[in-house]
Amino acid sequence: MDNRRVRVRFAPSPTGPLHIGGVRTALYNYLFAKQNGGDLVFRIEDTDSNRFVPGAEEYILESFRWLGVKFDEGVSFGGNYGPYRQSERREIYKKYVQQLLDSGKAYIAFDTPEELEAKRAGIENFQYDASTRMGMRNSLVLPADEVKALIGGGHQYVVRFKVEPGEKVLVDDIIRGEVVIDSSILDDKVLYKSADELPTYHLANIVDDHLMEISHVIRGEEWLPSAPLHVLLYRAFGWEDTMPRFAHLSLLLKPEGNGKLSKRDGDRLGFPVFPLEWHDPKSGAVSSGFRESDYLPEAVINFLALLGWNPGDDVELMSMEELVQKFDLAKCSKAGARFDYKKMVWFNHEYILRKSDREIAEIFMPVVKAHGVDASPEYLERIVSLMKGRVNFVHELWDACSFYFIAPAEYDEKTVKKRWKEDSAQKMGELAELLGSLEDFSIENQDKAVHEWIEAKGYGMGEIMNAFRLALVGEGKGPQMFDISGLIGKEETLARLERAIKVLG
RNA sequence: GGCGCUUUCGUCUAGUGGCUAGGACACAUGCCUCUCACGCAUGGAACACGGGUUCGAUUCCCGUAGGCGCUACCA
Repeated sequence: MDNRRVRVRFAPSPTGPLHIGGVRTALYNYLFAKQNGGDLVFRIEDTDSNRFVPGAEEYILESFRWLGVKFDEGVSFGGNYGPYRQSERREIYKKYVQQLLDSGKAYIAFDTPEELEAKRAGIENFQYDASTRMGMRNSLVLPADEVKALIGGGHQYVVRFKVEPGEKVLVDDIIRGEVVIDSSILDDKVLYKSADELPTYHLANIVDDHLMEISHVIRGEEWLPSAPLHVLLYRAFGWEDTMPRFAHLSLLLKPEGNGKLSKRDGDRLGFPVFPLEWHDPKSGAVSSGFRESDYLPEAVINFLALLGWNPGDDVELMSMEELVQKFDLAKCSKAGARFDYKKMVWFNHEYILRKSDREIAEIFMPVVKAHGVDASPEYLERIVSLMKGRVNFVHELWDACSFYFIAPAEYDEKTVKKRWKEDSAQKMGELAELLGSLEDFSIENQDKAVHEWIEAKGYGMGEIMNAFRLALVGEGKGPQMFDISGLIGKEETLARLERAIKVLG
């Protein structure tokens, strides 16, 4: 059974935007599938008609397209195990529920939600299980003809799983080892709901994973408590020998304080928790996304991969291909990981560095255009090569280098005080004259000419360059001076010098 | 409350029955330098606590405490 093809699935509920924890779960599934030459299935678990949110499914798909996580089959991808949307599999579930009913592994219960609520309110720690089921209204206590009559009369009912107490259930988890729990603490879970005539997660999940020949279930830790129930279900169906292997991933926690990562943390601390921007169709509220916040997908993937997993060496920057090669479920950490968004920013910086100037220039171009500047791709590329190492996000490039496009409208007061001396105007006048006389305005030639001039005159390197910088940039920042003057050109350089002399005197 | 999972620098983590407990982010300092960054170098910083087992435990076992999760006709 261990020789069968690796098939894993990512199966979200279309209840809203995809949480970043879900993205990581999908990523781990993807890495595992690719490493083993297997398949990644995209299944939609829409068995809760109340929580269905239009647009969520498309959003999830678009998120993975952006991130580069590719599915092999499933909703919108096709495949031989469909349909892949659970709401389209009603008939299949009905059949299997009946099978459980027929074999006595499940039973019909007529207790209404109100009755159950009253029980829970009245009895401390009430649980629908072996100790209480005989006192409830179900097919185990009611005579067969009465059950038939109730159903015939249109009474609503659910199907519950009959958990036999006193049994040690073993869950063999790749990450956590063997987890043993006593079936006595499990309740008779509802497998089939009356409200929308759909199965619950537990039933649909087991039936689908079996029918879709899923070999490994890699999912969040929140499912660990119900894993024993799932094992029991596989057993009840007689599918235990092809039961998937489980791996329960630790959760993503708040960067500070207690609890798991939520949208509020992102809002408060200033980082997104969703891959793409999300517009809630009901409230109209907008949640920010990594894509719109200018994160590079490679950086998000790399960062996420390392949150809760580590290859065991000191290498941190890895491409998707390298991740596929190195990934190891057994090396996933058991404890929850705080979402260290500052490190994610660092990853983004590293990926900006690693991308070619051209790629970054292409991303930067729309930002430049938005500022009303028309620059050639070549010009942008040269600026990017000079400036990209200084920023964490591409959009920050504008603030860092707007002087390449626009002459300073004003001069930073503090810098003026520090760098513009009594004789600066006179010296800048001399510099302008010198630069104006140059036929060859190349960076190298400017450098040579100006250095010779400074030396001949006995001027200080700092006083000249800093005043020059103030004139061209408007403040005390930026790359080497001739990397600025050389790029903006002779005419613009002279004009800016002239204006500084006039304004600053 | 019950049940389960979990615990190494502030954070993500590596690691071992005997090590100066390693790396990265963040932070600090220094170097570089025409400025600001980048970069480079250096530094501070951790085995939750209490019992065992052992010649020796951060490592193995048992407790305690903290953290997280589940406890729906939600997934």
